[in-house]
Amino acid sequence: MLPEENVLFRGVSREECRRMMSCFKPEIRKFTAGSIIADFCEPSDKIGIMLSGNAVMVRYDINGVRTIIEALGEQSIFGEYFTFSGAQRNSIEIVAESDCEIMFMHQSEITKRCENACQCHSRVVENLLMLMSEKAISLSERIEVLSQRSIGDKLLSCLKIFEDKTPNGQVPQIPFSTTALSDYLCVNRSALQREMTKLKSEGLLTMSKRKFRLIRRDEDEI
Amino acid sequence: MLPEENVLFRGVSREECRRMMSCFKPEIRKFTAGSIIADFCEPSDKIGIMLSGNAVMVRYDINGVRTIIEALGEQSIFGEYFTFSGAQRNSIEIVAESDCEIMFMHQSEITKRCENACQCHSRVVENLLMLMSEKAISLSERIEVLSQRSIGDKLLSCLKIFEDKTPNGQVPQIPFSTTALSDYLCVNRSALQREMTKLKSEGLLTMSKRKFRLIRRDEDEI
DNA sequence: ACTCCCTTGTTGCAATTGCAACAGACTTTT
DNA sequence: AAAAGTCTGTTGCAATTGCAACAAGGGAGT
Repeated sequence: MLPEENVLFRGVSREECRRMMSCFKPEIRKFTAGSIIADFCEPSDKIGIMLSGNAVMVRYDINGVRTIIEALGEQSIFGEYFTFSGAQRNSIEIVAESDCEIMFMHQSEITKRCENACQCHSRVVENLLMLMSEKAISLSERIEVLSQRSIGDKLLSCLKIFEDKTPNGQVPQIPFSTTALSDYLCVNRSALQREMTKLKSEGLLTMSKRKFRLIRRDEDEI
Repeated sequence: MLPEENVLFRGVSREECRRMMSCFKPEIRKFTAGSIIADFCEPSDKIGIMLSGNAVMVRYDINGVRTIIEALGEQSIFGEYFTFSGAQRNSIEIVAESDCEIMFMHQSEITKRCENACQCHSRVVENLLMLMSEKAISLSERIEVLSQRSIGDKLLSCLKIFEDKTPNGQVPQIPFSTTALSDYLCVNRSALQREMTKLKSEGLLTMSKRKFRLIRRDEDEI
């Protein structure tokens, strides 16, 4: 994907956009699957925008327990600016799940008054605002899931969110393996497995590989 | 607090700011302690900025279980735009903890091209960007806490965050009662109580009312 | 001082979740 | 085709957490 096609530049002409590149000084880098895209060792106001590929933001605590903080797909945005990394006791990394292409730029370059007087500068800032809005919503969804009190409820609310994001006509699926899902829900894998088989046996869920389907029982409420 | 003194207008002259008010058409409302500031029944792009007072964003699920999603203080920002409210099964509300004064405005009014050509319009957008950055960080902190696997770790990481936010020389404190804290950590109150007494007896924590102190045992690591 | 109401602190017991171990399926590498 | 590695699915047992109930403390209002 060309950097100019990124949502950040939506509404900005191709020509203008090229000109802005000299303002923002973006750095575009490629990563192979499995490599580390970023750690948050040193403070920086760099933001990254996924042009292509998939990645996950993970944390390992001092006991080596992995938590998947966030799944990042195309057009996702990440950066220390949006992510708590205060705890020195555990390390946060962004790891490429597939081959990735990522555009890095400094937030200050976007935010500061532009000497070149780019016409569309403020349009970019507004787009960034929208991206941050979306980021905040996806973080809220994450909280929604994690605030469920039982594994079953965590799973259901998580699947419901993925289902809602699935385009019409497609079968909903999770962007993880079951093992990774347990790191995402912050629960024990085998306990999650147990809940999954229970929900399947109750007829509330079908699942094969990463594809799933939720079966509603709205009559229960009546 | 005067609306013009809000962080949203930082770097904007008093005069300019007054002029912008006609652009943004802010609505300033007061709420008494205990009243509901907002529910998210109908979609809107309204954002609220706390000028004074304290509030909490809460959710009640279908079983009546309360979750405190977020504690809002002065200068906090909230709005459906930043908050997942997709789940129809549970209701999200913002409840005033103390008397509050809140400025509401429509995000579209801020974001749209301004016919009045206010000089400082883009400055306001940048400020909004910064507020959203902070919002994202505070949501990430929330995830950091909720992703801990045990009640003890949830409590410690939560207290550590509150401690880090305490100005030098002040005794750190939580913005809740213990009961509310359990709704914030999404755990059972008596189980939380149990963990608290355990940590106290181990000498890792002192706590009285809402004030607390964490005692570090860095030697443990060696 | 008294009542009402809410919060704190505690406990026994039940339910859920975590842990460890293992077998089988599936992928990738050699 | 064999081997190595990772993921899925299961289970028994241990640890943690939730639940319910109760006693005690504190604040607001009468």
